[in-house]
Amino acid sequence: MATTPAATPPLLRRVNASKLLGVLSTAGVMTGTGLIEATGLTRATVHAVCNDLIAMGWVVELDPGHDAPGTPVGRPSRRFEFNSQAGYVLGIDVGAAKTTVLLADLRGDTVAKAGRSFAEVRTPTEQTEVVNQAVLETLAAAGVSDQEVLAAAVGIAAPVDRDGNILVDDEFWRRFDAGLTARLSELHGWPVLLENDANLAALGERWRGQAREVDDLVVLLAGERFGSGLMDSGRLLHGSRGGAGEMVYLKMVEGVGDTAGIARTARERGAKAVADPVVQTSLRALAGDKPVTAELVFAAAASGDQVALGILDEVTTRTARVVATLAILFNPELVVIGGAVAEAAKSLLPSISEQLAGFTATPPRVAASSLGDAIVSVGAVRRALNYVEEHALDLQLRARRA
Amino acid sequence: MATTPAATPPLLRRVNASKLLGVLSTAGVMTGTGLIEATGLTRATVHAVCNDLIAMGWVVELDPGHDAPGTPVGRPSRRFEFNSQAGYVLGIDVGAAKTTVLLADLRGDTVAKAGRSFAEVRTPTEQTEVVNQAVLETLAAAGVSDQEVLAAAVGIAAPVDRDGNILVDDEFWRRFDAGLTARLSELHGWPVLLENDANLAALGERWRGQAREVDDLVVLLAGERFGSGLMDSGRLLHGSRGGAGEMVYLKMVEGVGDTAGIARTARERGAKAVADPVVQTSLRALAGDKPVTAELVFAAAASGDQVALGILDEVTTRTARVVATLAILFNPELVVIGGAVAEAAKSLLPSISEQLAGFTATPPRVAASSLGDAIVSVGAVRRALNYVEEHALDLQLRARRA
DNA sequence: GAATCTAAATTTAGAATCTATATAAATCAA
DNA sequence: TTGATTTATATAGATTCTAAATTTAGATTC
Repeated sequence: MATTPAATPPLLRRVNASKLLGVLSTAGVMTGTGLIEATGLTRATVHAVCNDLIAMGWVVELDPGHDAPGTPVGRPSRRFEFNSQAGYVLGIDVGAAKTTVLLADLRGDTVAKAGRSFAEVRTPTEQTEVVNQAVLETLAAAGVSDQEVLAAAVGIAAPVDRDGNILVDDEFWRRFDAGLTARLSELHGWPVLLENDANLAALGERWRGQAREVDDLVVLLAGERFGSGLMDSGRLLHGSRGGAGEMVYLKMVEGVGDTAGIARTARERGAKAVADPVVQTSLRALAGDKPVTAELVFAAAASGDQVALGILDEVTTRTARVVATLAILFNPELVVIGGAVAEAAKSLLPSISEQLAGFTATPPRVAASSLGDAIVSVGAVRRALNYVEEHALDLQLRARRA
Repeated sequence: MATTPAATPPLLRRVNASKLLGVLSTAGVMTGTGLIEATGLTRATVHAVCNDLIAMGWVVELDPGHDAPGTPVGRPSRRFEFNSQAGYVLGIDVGAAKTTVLLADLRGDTVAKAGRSFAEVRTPTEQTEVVNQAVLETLAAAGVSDQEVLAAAVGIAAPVDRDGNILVDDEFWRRFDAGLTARLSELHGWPVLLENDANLAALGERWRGQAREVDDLVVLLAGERFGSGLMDSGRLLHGSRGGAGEMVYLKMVEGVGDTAGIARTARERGAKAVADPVVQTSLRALAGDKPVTAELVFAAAASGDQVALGILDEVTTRTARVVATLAILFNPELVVIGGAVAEAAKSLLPSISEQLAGFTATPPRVAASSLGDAIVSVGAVRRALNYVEEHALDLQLRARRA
């Protein structure tokens, strides 16, 4: 009947241990005195908690020594360090055309990376197999066993609710294998979390991107697809069925913004240019036999092609309108634009910012992502680390450094 | 240095007392055994906590008796009840044209109500004075003293951030007195919380309106103004400067949706109708000397006036578009339409719902508010009660029933 | 009316945890 | 070697919980 268990004395230890571990996981080597200051606990408690954490494998004790660089007086301190090799996490980006897998230690530092194209993939089962190959590659490269992996997070281009379920069954989201997470978990034994790719992008940007210290954030993912991750007060928004931030149905972004849309527009304009020999464009040639990709359009624009430039101008104008709408409705402090289109949009950020000022009373800052291709997989690593931090004191470690 | 204080044994009592009080505040009379089941605590702890809460004034003990209606066997139970008269809260709606004040007990039941028009108000100071008159009226009517008031919440039609500050300084939001909360607090001694009116409407709908049990919610306030309150996973969104859900700058709602916009449109159409005697409309007469209000348009539409009906049709079409945009971006389970326009829109809900289905994969339910005029003030009461619940164990009560 | 039954209340003992204080340890400097 | 200094550890006391034993208050039975 009771929703949460009763608060008993061991809860105190849990709370204090969790807090101390949180401090250690972001700081470097710390002494007992340093932990007293950082946590507000007394010396006796700090040492008791540290002893517990060392026994569990979360913390390693270094040789005693002095902390301050000044005159070393008094008994040397015990020195504690978060054991970043106590386990590993996987961040997996399952995109439309390819997958990216990051294996990271508990500090979040990448220890191995792998990617695979989905070009040969025909069925969902094959897709899962390809993802698994990339996973195995990272584990082998770093010499990490399944027992050492504490969690994995997978990002997909579909709405995912708070419980990691895909509730929307729709043609737009049919491209991936709904059994992916169950299959990976079954094969390897580690928990696999599922999350929307744009949401993970938001986590990534806030952790290691442009949005550090930012609590109210919109990340616009403009790459293979056009979507957004929304964060209010540091919390991701999901909506009732995981659809928060999705824009597939938004009229204003119809067909433009993602790379497929750009390529299609380029093919049309290229064909039109064939009929009008006055217009000089490299897209005309491309419209024939070779497939026109968004990358080719970016390249053409970079070398001054007028038609390509016109297409990108249109893309950024539409992007600006979307940013304005999101900025008005969510009032974020910052909007980060990520994905393949981000690179091209970078030079247009000032004009987007300028347009924004006219639309809202408190326009957000606008920035381009610097995480590039890894925007989703880095966020997935962060998601997996969040899970580990939440469950740290319940997890059984198989530590390397003891 | 430490952000939160260390967890010490007294924290356990706080946690358990808070949980038990939460159970009692929503349930009716409860026995010790009932509380054991509801909280998961042991009998000894339940009684210890109850004794504490009785001493503090939050709980009253009734004569012992048997709970179950069956054969009464064994020692009679002690019976506990939340002391809903332990204090009172105020919910204050400061609108553009008037203010509504609710005085409620700790269960949230209204014990007094008052309203005042701002028609005679010229300055912000005068406005505060009028609000204060309404407050005094409720206190006098219920015979409640300032000492018994534990908190008040004020709703205004402007962005308010999480700390209750108005950060946006803009012509749209200049209508009220920025010193209102400080003044009330100074006059009466109770804490005064400030919050955006649409956000309060969302709290109100979730508490006592159409959105009970709904965690992902949008409330569209279409009355004196057009704004929305957004809730994700039961939490209100604010954005970085309190602007989340504001739509003043949204092109798609420009000038229509609020009552002032409706009145203006009506005046224009009325004037046009004067020039075209073929059109039959009561608005023509109204366009002359008397001021045309939205209420008159609603009334005219109700009696079949074609021009008025045309205006309302336009309003609902635009409303539908806004609902669709919010539904796509936030993926709520439910959209509640409240405010003066809500009544008129009620009959058009089915068609709005229908349009929505074409726009989104998982369209939300759409409902009209049943809280009427009180939508914001009821939410303000809920906001104040939330504050009281959060701070219950720190507050010094001046109980009536001891 | 006394004994018995029952469920609840209360008391007691034990465990976990914290703080505060006292004691011990390790290092440098004189 | 002794003293100063800082840190680590041990001990005592307080708070709070659980679990088990005991008491209590009313209903039922003999």
